[in-house]
Amino acid sequence: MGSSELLKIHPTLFDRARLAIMAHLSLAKRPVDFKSLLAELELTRGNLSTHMKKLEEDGLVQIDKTFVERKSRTTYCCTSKGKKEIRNYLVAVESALKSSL
Amino acid sequence: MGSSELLKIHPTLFDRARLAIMAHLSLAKRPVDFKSLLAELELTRGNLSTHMKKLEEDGLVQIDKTFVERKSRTTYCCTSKGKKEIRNYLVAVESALKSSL
DNA sequence: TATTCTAGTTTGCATTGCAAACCTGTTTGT
DNA sequence: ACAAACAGGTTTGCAATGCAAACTAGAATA
Repeated sequence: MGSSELLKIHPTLFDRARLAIMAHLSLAKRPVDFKSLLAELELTRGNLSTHMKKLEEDGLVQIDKTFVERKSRTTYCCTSKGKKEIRNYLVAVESALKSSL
Repeated sequence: MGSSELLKIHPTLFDRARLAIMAHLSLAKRPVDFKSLLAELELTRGNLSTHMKKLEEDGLVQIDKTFVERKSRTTYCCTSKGKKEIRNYLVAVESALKSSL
């Protein structure tokens, strides 16, 4: 009980932008590309890029780069670790805050 | 739907320690003192002090300083704004993540 | 009265987040 | 064909944040 669950939350998820990114990716049925993410979240390209890099380094997303019609196309998927950490985030926050209704 | 709710979360709550502090205070029926908070959360005194200062600046907690048996005693309460922001946090996170089970 | 203890606060540095500048290649205009 | 604009990101530089260690002030202890 209490706030000790909060300690188990992955530190990288304690950021509004990254949590929003992960929420998006964990919902998506298919890989999401840079442009779509940019459209949904209110971020600059630079920030989106660095957040994705960090999420990849932590193993929460997978980045794939291909070329489509001669243009580079980068897509992102939530890894199973990412899904696990997002579930854990929700559980931890509910457990810590739910009773304080 | 989606991550736009996350934008409404108070920025100061995007920190593990401060969220834990607020979870604690929003549950408490009476003012909580420095020492108790320190015991429950795993923080140094310095960090607890600065976090409390920031939470006060944002109007999320109220700090009261008195003397009890000649010793200084600082207690903290969650303000109504603080309770509101905590409720909002929970609602926003659930709304953004719940469907991704 | 010197030392230690309690209860915090302030400081200094290392890390983070952001926006702006940059890079690589492609399309458009002339 | 060449220059200018565009697409898709990445890197950089600076300002803000978080942390632990150092500090302060008063109270208890020896």
